[in-house]
Amino acid sequence: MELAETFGLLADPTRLSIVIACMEVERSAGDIAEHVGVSPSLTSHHLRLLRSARILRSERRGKQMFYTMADACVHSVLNIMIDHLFFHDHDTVDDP
Amino acid sequence: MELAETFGLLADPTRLSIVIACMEVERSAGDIAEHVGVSPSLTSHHLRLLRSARILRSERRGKQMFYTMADACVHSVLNIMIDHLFFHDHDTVDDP
DNA sequence: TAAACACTTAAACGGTTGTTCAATTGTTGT
DNA sequence: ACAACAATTGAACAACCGTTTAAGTGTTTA
Repeated sequence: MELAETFGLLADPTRLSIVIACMEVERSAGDIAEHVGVSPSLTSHHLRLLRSARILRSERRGKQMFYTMADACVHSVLNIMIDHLFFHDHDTVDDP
Repeated sequence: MELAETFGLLADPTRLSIVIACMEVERSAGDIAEHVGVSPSLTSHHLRLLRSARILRSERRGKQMFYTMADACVHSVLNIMIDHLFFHDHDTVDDP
């Protein structure tokens, strides 16, 4: 199921942070690593997955590799979700 | 990160099928199990996760337990994604 | 062409997670 | 109260996945 795989790529905290970091601004791999606070190696691993799933698009410019959002659908889905977390209920309850 | 956890719950094929099965219609746990094609036990395991994340809401009626979508946000996100898969590119390519 | 920089790749480890099977709880009917 | 039905729970196991470390590309500058 392709839909589940897409959600799976957004299910990891660091990978999700990487995607969100590329939502509005174009960023180099190094910038992303620094911004998210993880090693360049780990960043690259995640970038490869996001690239081959066509969630992010890459473009080389000099020594650097720049990444942007490639999927408008994922972009709007993230906006909806982030919106929801900010403006709606901020409660923490657990059910029996 | 709460957002990643929500995506994580939608990242498993059978669990995603369960959520989609409850999108428009209210269904009993047994119905869900049959509709998705998995054991009642496995269904219940997944339902517990979806319930405690407030993605699904449960209501007992007689011996049965009925489930419905509880999160309008997830509901619309799923609609966007499913829409996207149906009407946009249906190509299968892999990058080097 | 050699050094320096930016990024990628490969292998390996540890923890998480989906699934199954068996036993248990809760509810209705006789 | 007991049997039958519906759903849940717990333990155990295999498979997957994120992370680290070290070595490897590719590109620019001296």
